[in-house]
Amino acid sequence: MQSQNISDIIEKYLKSILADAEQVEIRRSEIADLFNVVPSQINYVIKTRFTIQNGYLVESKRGGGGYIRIEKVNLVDDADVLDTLIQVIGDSITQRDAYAVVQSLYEDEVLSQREAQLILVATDRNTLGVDDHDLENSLRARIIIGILNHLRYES
Amino acid sequence: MQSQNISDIIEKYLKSILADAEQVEIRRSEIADLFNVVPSQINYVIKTRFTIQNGYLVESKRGGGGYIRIEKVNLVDDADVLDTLIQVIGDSITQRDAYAVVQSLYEDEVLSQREAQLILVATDRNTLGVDDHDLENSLRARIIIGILNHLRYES
DNA sequence: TTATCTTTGACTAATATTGACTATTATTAT
DNA sequence: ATAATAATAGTCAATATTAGTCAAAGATAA
Repeated sequence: MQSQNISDIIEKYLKSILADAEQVEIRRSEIADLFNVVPSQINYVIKTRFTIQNGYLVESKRGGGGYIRIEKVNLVDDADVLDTLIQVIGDSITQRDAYAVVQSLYEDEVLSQREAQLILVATDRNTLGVDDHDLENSLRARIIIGILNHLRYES
Repeated sequence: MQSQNISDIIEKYLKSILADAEQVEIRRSEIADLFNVVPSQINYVIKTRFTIQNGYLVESKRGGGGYIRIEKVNLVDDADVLDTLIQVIGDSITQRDAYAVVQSLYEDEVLSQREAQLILVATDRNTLGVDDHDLENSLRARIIIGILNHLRYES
């Protein structure tokens, strides 16, 4: 019922490969051809759906034999990744990125589904209800980081 | 014969779909065209007739392939208790009172200990980190009410 | 009459798609 | 070795495609 846009479809395609493999390595133009889009759309998909907030690391190389490699990482196992995440969030995070972070924590079984939902509600734009977007994003960052630090102590 | 304004008709149309399906996903402009109204009237119908109080959840996405999804949810048994709490909290609550509310929900087994902790972290003065106490208290109220509203139904 | 509900549309916001231009790396020719 | 060329990927801004907000105007009910 969902996934009407091509970016979502490409996202699903890549994630279906990652469901069975540690990482996926693509040639940008091949995927672009496969889905009949311009090559830069692959960058768009990666930039919006395979960020560190989503729990993915991306490496690439240009030139002959170039590639884009996407790797799924675990946020909890790797303390460095958690630190990186907190650093990336900094003092501001959008609702979209927050969703990605919470989703990742759920996938890594750090949070139950109910806990994840509660955090998303707590950081939802409409819940916070502030006009100023900068304030909204900074509040969201504080809440998410507060919770991440709490989770760290807990374990 | 009841008044059959176009908003009522659109409402019935959507609810007739929801009678057979868990959720309905629409393209705003399509429904608007179907009933010959401006697109924003769909927002009006949703805002007035598909609220969480009535047991509906609404999600949407803009841009290419955008949609509005309406889902019917089951209200939990103690929804009325939560409603009362929501009334009492109003638009402002101190950290101390929030603690009491969360504590009592934990004692009533509405929340697990871990969930309770997460909520307290999210609404902690230091987490929110705003100077203005009125703003702090109103943010805390919004967060807790958002969560209480979420707890009113099962997902 | 007056208060509330409905309808409308101009303006805003979010997300997706595209393509021109740039940057990097590998390969080939000199 | 070095320079030229080919083969990649990256960036960014313009445009397209959705949905959201808000307030004014109109309709209806109390």
